[in-house]
Amino acid sequence: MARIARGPLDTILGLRLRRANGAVQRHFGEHFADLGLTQKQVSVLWLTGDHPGLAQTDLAAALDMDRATTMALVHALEKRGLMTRAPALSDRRKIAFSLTSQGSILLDKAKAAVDEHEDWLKRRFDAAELATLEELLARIYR
Amino acid sequence: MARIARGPLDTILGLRLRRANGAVQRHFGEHFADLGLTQKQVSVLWLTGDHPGLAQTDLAAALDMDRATTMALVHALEKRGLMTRAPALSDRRKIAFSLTSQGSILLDKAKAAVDEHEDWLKRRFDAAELATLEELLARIYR
DNA sequence: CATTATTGTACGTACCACGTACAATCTCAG
DNA sequence: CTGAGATTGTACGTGGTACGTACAATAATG
Repeated sequence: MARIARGPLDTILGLRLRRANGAVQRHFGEHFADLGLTQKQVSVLWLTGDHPGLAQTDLAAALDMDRATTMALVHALEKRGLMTRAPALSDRRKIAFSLTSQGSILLDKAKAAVDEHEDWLKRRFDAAELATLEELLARIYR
Repeated sequence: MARIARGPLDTILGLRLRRANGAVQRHFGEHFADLGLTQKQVSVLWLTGDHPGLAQTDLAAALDMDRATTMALVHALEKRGLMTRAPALSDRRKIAFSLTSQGSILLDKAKAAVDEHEDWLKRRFDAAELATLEELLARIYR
């Protein structure tokens, strides 16, 4: 197979970002295959564990997602018995999410796996580089 | 709506990467809506323009994609009359891709739009920061 | 009290990424 | 030079993510 130079494409920052993200996603997927969780699903479980009673809109805002996308995630997790929904007392339009005990247990395992995954990712950088990278990335989405 | 703290989630580098990538993707999508091209489609057209005659495997390797994913992209572009395929002379298993004239014209427009998009992205950084960010990102996917 | 905004629901669309199985072709060891 | 294994392209399928739109129930506001 001929080796193709990417050439000018390598100067495209958006593409670098995409490739870096893709590599991390792939590793995450392999690492979490046994838990059966994706990055987004872990994020949802994590936030719900930290803030029991939150609603669709809270999740969507915290994770920069569409409301429809958010609900697709929540529904899948609910179907697996990891999350439950109950009418919110304060506002009868809202539905409060929380974890089931099964969801809490899985989240704990997931957090441990996230630590390993993050170690794999972060071992490329020293402390100063890591702080720099985090700050530069934050400028993009904030 | 209650404002939910992301808390420990903000220390997850993978999530920052994902959010940054998401923000860039969203801007790209809006910016390219009139051309009807996605980031990946532009990448494929660009590489094909630079290396006429390349094959499925070349594209997949250069863009870190699965062969099946690559072909889905190529087929869609072929159906729109932007790319053509012809049997390769050197290896009769291979199929050589190239751009149609219509594809070349669209690619030129896309390159101009990419420049604008990249300006939007890069104006967050000075030259030194940009070089740093590019280098740090490259460590992840290389 | 009437209008407007918010929240959740229920559809649909599109893109991307990967897996598997298969046939044609090439390569290389023997 | 022949047969085994590797490579290439094809044709399916699955799942996750992301967004749009239209609608009903409820809350907030004038």
